[in-house]
Amino acid sequence: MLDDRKLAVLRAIVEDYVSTTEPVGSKSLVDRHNLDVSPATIRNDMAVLEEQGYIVQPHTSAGRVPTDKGYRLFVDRLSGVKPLSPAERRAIETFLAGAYDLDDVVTRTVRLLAQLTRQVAVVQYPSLTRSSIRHVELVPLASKRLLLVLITDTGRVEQRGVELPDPIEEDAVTQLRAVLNACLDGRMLAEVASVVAELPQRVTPDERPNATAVFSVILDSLIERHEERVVVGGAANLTATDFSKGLREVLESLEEQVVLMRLLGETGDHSSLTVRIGAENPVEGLRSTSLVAAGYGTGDQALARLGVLGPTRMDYPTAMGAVRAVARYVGQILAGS
Amino acid sequence: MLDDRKLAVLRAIVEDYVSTTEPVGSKSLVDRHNLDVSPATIRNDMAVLEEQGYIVQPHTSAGRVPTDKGYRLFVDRLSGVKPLSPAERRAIETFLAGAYDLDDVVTRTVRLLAQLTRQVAVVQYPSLTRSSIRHVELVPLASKRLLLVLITDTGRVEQRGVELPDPIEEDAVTQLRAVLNACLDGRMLAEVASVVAELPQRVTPDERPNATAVFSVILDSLIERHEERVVVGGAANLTATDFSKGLREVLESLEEQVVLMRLLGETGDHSSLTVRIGAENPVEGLRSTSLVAAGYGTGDQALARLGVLGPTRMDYPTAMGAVRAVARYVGQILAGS
DNA sequence: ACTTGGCACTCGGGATAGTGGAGTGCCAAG
DNA sequence: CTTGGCACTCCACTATCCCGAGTGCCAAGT
Repeated sequence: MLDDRKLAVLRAIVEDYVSTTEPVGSKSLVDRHNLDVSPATIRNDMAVLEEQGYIVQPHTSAGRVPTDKGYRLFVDRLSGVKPLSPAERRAIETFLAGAYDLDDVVTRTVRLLAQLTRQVAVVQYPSLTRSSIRHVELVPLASKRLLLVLITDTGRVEQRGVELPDPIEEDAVTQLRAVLNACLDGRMLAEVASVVAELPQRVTPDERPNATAVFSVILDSLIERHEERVVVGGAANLTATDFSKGLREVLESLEEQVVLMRLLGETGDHSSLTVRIGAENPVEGLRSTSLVAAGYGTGDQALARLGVLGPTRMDYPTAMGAVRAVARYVGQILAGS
Repeated sequence: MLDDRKLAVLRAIVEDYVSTTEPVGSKSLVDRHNLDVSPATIRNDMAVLEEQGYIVQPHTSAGRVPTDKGYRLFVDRLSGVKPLSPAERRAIETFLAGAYDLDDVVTRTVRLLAQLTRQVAVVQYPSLTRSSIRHVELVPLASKRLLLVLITDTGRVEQRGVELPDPIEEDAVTQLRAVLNACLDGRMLAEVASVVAELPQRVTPDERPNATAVFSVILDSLIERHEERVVVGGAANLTATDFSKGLREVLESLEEQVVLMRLLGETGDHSSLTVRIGAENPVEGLRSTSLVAAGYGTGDQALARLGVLGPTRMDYPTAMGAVRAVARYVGQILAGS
């Protein structure tokens, strides 16, 4: 269908367009890349590529521009992942090593990715479900209010207020805390649900209403609110691209947690690199952007995802390299702490 | 210096310019506002206003545009604070009442402000120093690592990792936790510093190195890292204004926590409304924006600040009304929880 | 001393050509 | 299948024009 040279032409078009931002013509193609054929030949190839939908020309008698389909082919078959330079690797390592906190790791990661790729970076907080509970803390705030704090082994702290049906005594709190810690300490969050279901029997009947309230909040924060936070950085990089009118749309999408979750969440399997190009995107307002994402986590289990978002005309090999490298380092950092 | 009518003219210029975004001329002024004088008279007034630096004309033979100084005068003497409509008040109330969490309060507030004013909203987390400690928790993460969690009465949870010089036993942790809670529970964060200074004497000598490490982290999170987080929302609203090239600068500034702290922090006294116009701004990249901010908190003490950021050409009365109202409601919510 | 109408002047910006050049498609020959 | 040649197509850029909104100034009116 597409002979080798046509593929090379497509690759060249993508590369040139990405670096110049201008439609690329047959003439400039032949001298920038050393294809040893004439422009006329290239034109024939381009005509075919256009017919197949890999490229288009914005106006008659202008150069060609890759379509989403073109980028897709480029990513799938024509380009690899460009490894980072040693200097960049070192920079990543030292920058991330300085973090002392889960929050800090995430914050630094997002900055790092944004700077490295000059695009928008998105980083999802490590999912709760994969980690285990290190500690449960109950703090009385008022006679009918508690603060529940869950601490996980990834260093994450989840806090929720609990409204109680009845007033609670100081030692009832202590008792409840003891029960919780006895049953939940060290448990994987995934199994917590079943454990919690049996808990009511462990407390005295008159404490049961209060205890149940606490338990349901625990379940809540693990399941219903299992939707994790996504942090965005480098939004300023959007201005370098002329989204012109779409910019507003994009910025709006980036402020919606739900949208971001959908964006990252629906990327199938973890660990490997996912590239979502233009209209392949599930989110309405981001149809003119591409996402390069990867899962990260301790060990081989992906805890969450991170990636960069940019115009469809982005430098995929470099972005993929950066995302993959950062994902690995973050995984290491998390595992080591 | 400036007669009554000249002030009226300035006010009219500001109002018209804010609503139309176009330089305003003498003719359009007289019929939009019912000044019962002729355009020529207005021109004379405008000449004076321009001479004094309150307005400028972008090009010869164009209308006038207010300068920073003009806006300043407008805010100080020519306009009040426009109260919100009852409908808006209700909306604020119900929207904020749904929050169940400090995080949630802040998140909702930022969205609320952004939507209400159609500008960028900035909300600072309630400062630690003004509140008191509700609970201190120590969780062993590894033999030489602890997680320190401070819970305040505003429901805020502050977490820090602690690296210990020596390995620590489980019961040493328990002991330390007991000491900490005994001494710190209920203390204002402001007084914690002095209390902590005396703490080392309360632990056995061989635990002292570890204890000291913990204490210094506590001090750290209260003082050195007393720089609180600022949350930004509604960045998409910036696209409505044609900052053209400055947009990048502004977006970049908004991503820098340090910058945001400086922006909000240096506004003098709390509780009252602060307006910072254009070049009055301490931050380089925000010289073309204005900030309307107010302190908020429980009772009469301001815990932190919140506000909106927009082009110098913004609707100050409305923005001030929204900021003031939101600040009050947030204060109430925090006090009630 | 201010206000007002008149008037000449300025200048930005939108509309209307004109032009050059990059790029194309096609064709006929190698 | 490749290639050079050639006519054709537009886009982007510049130049020019012109309209109108707005100004400053002046002389007359109150």
